[in-house]
Amino acid sequence: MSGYFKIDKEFILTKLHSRKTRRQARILDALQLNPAKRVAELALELEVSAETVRRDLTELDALGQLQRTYGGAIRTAQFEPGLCERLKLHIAAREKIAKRTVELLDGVGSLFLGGGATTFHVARVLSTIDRPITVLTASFGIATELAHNAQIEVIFLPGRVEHGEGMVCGPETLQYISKYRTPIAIIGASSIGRTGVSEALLSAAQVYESMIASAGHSLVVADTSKLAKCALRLILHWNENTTLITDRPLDDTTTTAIVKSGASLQIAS
Amino acid sequence: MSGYFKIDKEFILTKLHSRKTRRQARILDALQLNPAKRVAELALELEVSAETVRRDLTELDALGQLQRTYGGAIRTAQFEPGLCERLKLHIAAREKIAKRTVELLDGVGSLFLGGGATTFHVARVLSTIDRPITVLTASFGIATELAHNAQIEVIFLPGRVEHGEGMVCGPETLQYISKYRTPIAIIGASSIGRTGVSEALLSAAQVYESMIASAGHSLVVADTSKLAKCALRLILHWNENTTLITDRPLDDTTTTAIVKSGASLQIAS
DNA sequence: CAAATAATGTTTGAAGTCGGTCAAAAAAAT
DNA sequence: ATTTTTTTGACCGACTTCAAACATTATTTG
Repeated sequence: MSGYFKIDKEFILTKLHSRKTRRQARILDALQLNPAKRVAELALELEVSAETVRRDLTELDALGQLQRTYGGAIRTAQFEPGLCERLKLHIAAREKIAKRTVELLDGVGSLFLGGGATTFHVARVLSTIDRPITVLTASFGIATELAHNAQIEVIFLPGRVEHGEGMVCGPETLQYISKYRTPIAIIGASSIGRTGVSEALLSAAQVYESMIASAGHSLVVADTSKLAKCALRLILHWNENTTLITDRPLDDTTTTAIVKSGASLQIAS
Repeated sequence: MSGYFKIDKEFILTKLHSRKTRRQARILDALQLNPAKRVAELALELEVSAETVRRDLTELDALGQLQRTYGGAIRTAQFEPGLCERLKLHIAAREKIAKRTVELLDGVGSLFLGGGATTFHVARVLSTIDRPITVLTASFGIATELAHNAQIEVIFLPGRVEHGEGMVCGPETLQYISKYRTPIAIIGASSIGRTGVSEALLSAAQVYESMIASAGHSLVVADTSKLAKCALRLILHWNENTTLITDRPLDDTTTTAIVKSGASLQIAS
């Protein structure tokens, strides 16, 4: 009978108005304005003991709301939280692939660049290029990375922002892509197999598919951990306008299938 | 005579190939992948003493390449470096303005949101809203901030990425904006005066101007530090479809001019 | 090659942080 | 109002970081 009121009261008082919650909110606010805060500093500003601050930081760190450091805390990238973690995997392999990919861009004046961790590494290598080039992308992270280089003209695609992915997608994006033609599209994928390339996230898959359709040639970048997995949607059948750039030789069956389809294969050493 | 060679040699050897320089580059690389690194951690990875790492961090911090923390260093935001600094100014005033602005959005289902520090504060307040709303924006920072809330549909505009501003602009952006109609546009500006609102960056000015043209009513958010300055391009004459939201009463001349034009004025308390 | 200079490592004492425990205070429940 | 629970503050020992001085090694210059 009083269940309703009990829950309500508990929720309102405990979760929204308690000193602790408000203080933790203030800590997060402070971290929005400063990239890093020290425990002592926060204790002074919030007028609580250092121990309390430390406890708050431990909790907020566990919730992923900030990242604890020795002596304080830093804000976690509010930007594509998932990508940050994925970027730490297979670094060596992906950097090799990225370098090889950029080497293949000799003479290319414009290209589509898809999303994902491997293409982000490509963007990082590409951002060191020393000639003018135009890049079309749907990813915030990639656009930001490339914008550091004044020689690169970055065209950002319109669309609905995909929550948590840091990219745009949807019908506007697809329609906009179809208006452009570039010699090259660089695409990363969730999985590669004998048939082609597939992607786990449907909305992203549609974007990549459109990019491939609007480009003369597709460079698929994928480390060998992507092999033999199977993702939701097939976005590309191997064909003569495709090049797969990977870090290690594939198994014979897959290699044969790819070569027979007319696609080319590059192993980044 | 040997001047050329001396400089060249010095540059090549000292600046590019010296142990120190390479090590510092590795530190920055490590910081690209981890938001924070500890001194001890780096010393281990780089196989040098903690003191050397500390000296490197001090130098790189002085160069603004990273930010030193107690026990280590964090990477500086590669994202809109200018905005990060501007966000620290006039915080209290801007937050008041932002809260008042969001209060005015009762019943509004969609809106344009411009760029700049004050509108970024509006985005932060708006991201706590508890009902569905559609926001169209050209700013990476604002899109990212709003994307945290699953109830907000964020539509990102296409365009050329403006280097260093974290936003898109250019003809594609303008054309795209003209295709939409929203009841409200929220705009921040470089300066406000008796005639209207002006903006210092031409490419941004054009975007804001288009947003205003596509919206039924414009909310101009600006703290009083923006008063009496004069910026490059006038983007809005005061009229009956405009509301200025600021933090303190303006001088009589300006107030009279604004009220006489039919625009309304809100002072956030 | 030798001297000069710059970079790096080591040591040491002072200061800061951490985590645990326990007591006090505040808030919630009965 | 009283008990129970949660939150907060204070203290302490162990550990870490820091900065400065000095020794050592690497690099550059003459």
